[in-house]
Amino acid sequence: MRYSQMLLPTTRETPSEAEVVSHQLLLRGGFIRKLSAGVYTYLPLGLAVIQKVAQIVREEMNRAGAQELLMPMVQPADLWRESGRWQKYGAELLRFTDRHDRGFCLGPTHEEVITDLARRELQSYRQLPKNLYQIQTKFRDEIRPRFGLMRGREFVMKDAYSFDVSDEAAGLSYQKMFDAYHRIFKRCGLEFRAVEADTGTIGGSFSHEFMVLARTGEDTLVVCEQCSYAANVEKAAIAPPETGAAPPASVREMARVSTPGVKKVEQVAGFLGVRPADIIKTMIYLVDGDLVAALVRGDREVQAVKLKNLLGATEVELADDKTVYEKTKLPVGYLGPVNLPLKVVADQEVMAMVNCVAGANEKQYHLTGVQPGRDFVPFLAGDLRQVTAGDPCPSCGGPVQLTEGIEVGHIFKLGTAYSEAMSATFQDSDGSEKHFVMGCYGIGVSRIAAAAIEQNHDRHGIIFPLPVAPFQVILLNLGLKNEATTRAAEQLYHDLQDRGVEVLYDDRDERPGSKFQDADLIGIPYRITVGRTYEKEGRVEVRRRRDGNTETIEYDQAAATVAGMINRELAAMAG
RNA sequence: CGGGGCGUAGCGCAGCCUGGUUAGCGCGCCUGCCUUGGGAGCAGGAGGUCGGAGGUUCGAAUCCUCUCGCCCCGACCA
Repeated sequence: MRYSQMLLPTTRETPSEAEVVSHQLLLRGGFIRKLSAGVYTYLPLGLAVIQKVAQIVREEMNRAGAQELLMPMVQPADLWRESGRWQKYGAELLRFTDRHDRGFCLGPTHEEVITDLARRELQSYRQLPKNLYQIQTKFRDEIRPRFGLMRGREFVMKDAYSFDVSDEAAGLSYQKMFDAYHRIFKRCGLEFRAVEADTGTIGGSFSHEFMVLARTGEDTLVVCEQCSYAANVEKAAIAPPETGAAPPASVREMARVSTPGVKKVEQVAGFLGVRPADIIKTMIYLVDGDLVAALVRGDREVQAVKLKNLLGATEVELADDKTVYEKTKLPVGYLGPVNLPLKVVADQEVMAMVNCVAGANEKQYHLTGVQPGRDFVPFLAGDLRQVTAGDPCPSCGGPVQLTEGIEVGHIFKLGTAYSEAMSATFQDSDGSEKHFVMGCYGIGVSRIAAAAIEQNHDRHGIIFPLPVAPFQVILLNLGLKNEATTRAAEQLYHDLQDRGVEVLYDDRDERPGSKFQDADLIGIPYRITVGRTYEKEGRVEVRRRRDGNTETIEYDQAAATVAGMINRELAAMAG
């Protein structure tokens, strides 16, 4: 491609709307332009990156035995009513009606459509297993789109769905995807971890997220320092505390103490001369419309997703003080589990506490000597709190670390949730009718582009991993006015293309400085310069974007040498 | 949806508080000269319903009301 003919609008200044580096560089480098909040046009260079990622995904999915198809973006409401998600999915599902007043939605995911297809086309166990995937634009009416391609409302996603005869067979399909995902992200040049994850609204029993490690990540991961355990904090389990440690003699009676104006855990601890760990923190959540009290130790935090899962709820959010007061007339700030007229759920750790301090449900008063089990009995006790750095790993007991990640892939074991809801069955070898055992597997293709940049950039711009770079080589002609130099550059441009190298030929009438800056900004892995060195010595310069290493090469050798470097590097990354 | 902020030329911003010429500046863009190894220089030029609507006023980018859009912080997710 000739740069002079390409729509590649780079800018020197960073648009004020961009906060994170990937967003800034994608805008500055002329990869994307915003049309509306969370909705972007992919300019030629941006599209090239998307297509590179998509092709890697496609190759590895095919290698794993999956087949590509393409489903409609517009989906009938009836299908979603069948699965029950028309109600469940919420405002993120963009709904609309056609001229006949029939309900439709823009597909945020395709379990319904694929399950409908499967029940029509798959009748026999002989047709299984099947794994079907597509690479398509999805739409989710995100509450808050942000960070450019990291969280758009419209985005390119690969979604795959597997159908199996049994749970065991589905496990195999899952494992195949697990392995394929490792290959995909490795080939994309990403540093990532697979972590145990919450299943969210998609539902199902078991799932892994694939996380690109980056400071700007929106998810927090728990990673063990000693073993391979890794999980999303939303999910990361905490081993139950050892019980029976408290000697009975030390158990005191409950007492009411005046604590005027003292509300926060820190204040209470200071005022009463106890540790935060001796206090029971009572947090009020709105769980599917009802108020629920969640108890954790004073020095811990409630993990809302864990609470949600423990209660089997669909929606959980922290209730604000106003709501709590209006609904219960209880004194916010002085709440405690003793005689609390709300459903109480306790973290397992709370049940092991002795002689605790808790709110008295009375303004300006707390209780001391509170004994869980004696003075109150929770509706449920379980793992509720968020893991903190240094907590013991649930797998090996070693200390865990917290780190940030960008979710680029998510695989789920769905079981028969959808096939049952939508009556999708096949006939098994013994003649019996069975529901498909399903799995679903997503990859955020456009998000990978953003994640790759978050992980690979410097102050000059992007440093694309070779396999996802929009071009492999940028060829700079710095001697446009010199006929011989230009002839040589043009010839090299063709020679590289003949060898299958993807090359952007900068033939613009620009000063060298601008060309260097643009080349760095858009992150092409290899840069070849034809200019002064060619005129003096008949040599060209080859520079690697990542480390700035530069060598000069005899002009005649240049195309072959660079093509060889690229092929070797690609082969190494493909594993 | 709750909280915070911003809409002035393609991009980055000033002007607004304290209303009053023809609304400025830098970058970019166009023309010419000059220059050519890390975003040069000189000269000339184009480009604005000041997000939109209504109001106050002799007069509104500026004050008031409404509205739309966008960004940031929380709950959702590839």
